[in-house]
Amino acid sequence: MARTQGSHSGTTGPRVRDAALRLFARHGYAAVSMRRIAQEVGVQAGALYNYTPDKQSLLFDLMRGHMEDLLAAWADRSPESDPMAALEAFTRFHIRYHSQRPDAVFVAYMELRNLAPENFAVIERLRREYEEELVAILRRGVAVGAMEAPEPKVAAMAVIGMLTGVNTWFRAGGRLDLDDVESIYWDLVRKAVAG
Amino acid sequence: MARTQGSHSGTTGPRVRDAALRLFARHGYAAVSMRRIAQEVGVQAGALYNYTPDKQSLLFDLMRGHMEDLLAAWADRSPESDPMAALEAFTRFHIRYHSQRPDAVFVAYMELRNLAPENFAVIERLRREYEEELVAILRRGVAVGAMEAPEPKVAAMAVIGMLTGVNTWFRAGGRLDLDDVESIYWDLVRKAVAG
DNA sequence: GTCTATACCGGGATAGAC
DNA sequence: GTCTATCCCGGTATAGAC
Repeated sequence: MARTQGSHSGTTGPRVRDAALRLFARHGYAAVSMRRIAQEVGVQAGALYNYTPDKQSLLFDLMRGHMEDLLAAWADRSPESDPMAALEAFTRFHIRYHSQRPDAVFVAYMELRNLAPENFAVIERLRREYEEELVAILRRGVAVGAMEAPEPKVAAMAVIGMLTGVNTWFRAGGRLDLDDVESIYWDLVRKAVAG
Repeated sequence: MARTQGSHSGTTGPRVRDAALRLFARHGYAAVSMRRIAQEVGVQAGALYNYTPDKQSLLFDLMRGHMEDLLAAWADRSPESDPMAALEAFTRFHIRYHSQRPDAVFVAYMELRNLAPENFAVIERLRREYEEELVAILRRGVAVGAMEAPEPKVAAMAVIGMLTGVNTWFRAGGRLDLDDVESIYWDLVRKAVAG
């Protein structure tokens, strides 16, 4: 039954995506060759084209998949009626979700300029959609008098920038665990938009 | 006196750096060829090697120059004795300085992974030096009871992430000018570390 | 200091056998 | 579905004339 070549149980597609994601995150899309991806997967370069029409599509599919998963994960929650509870949920969700997928996050933020224009537009729309979730929370908080943020859109960008930055320095196994980090950041966020 | 080729007043070196910076920021280091840079400058590719030993050095010199200029600009101020005044100064300085050099900032943050290891170490040290300026301010603020930040290093990373994010969305000529943005962010920072 | 020309290598992508 | 072989292009960097 042993096969030394040919299909190995139909998992090559996901393995291509995994290898591409890891290599793109580490070295950048433009610096990674199809040959290098193939080497990582253990196939010849030509075989990759059974799984993606071209290199650009490989990048785009990874980025779109990440953004759609992110939005789905956020939507898949019991919605909080209290704006302050929603803000805490968003803060902790963002830190935790992003810390669990550092490669996908990195690629999604760094490789925007390597997307073809039509692909860029799609990713941008998804990103905007996510940002608007936070803007809406802040607006509701201001409306009910629980928060003070004269410019909710600016505050949302500030908060997201702050939270996303965790991935640049946090490493598991250090003095602080993820729960600690979540709590420290929630403290900063809560106070920043306090009335 | 007209010359159609040869030296054009000794400014080719800076023009190479300017073109490289702009192109690296727009398309990424790995995606930009020496031929493309030469085209931008208006010389042949071979002529670039009168100004840089290789492409890697071109990137490294741009990044080191940016970090050194940043540190020098921050150092070149009358130091604030009051920690809260220092924090406001840092906030406004960071936003303003970075908003005036979007390309250099972008390259300095995005192309770290394309640096040779020994060059990476140099840039990382400079970046750490800058971050420590803010950490020191927060520690002093906490020490004199003007601020509350249980983890000054984490708070510093959070604040820098927040401030650096301005470059991702701010465009001059919009509803808000840079003074507005500075004030909004200063409000957020001040409250975030308030006692 | 810049040019032209080129060495040398590796890129993305495809064809056709198995 | 993967292989081998290959096409065609463009990459970095250098040599030598002017």
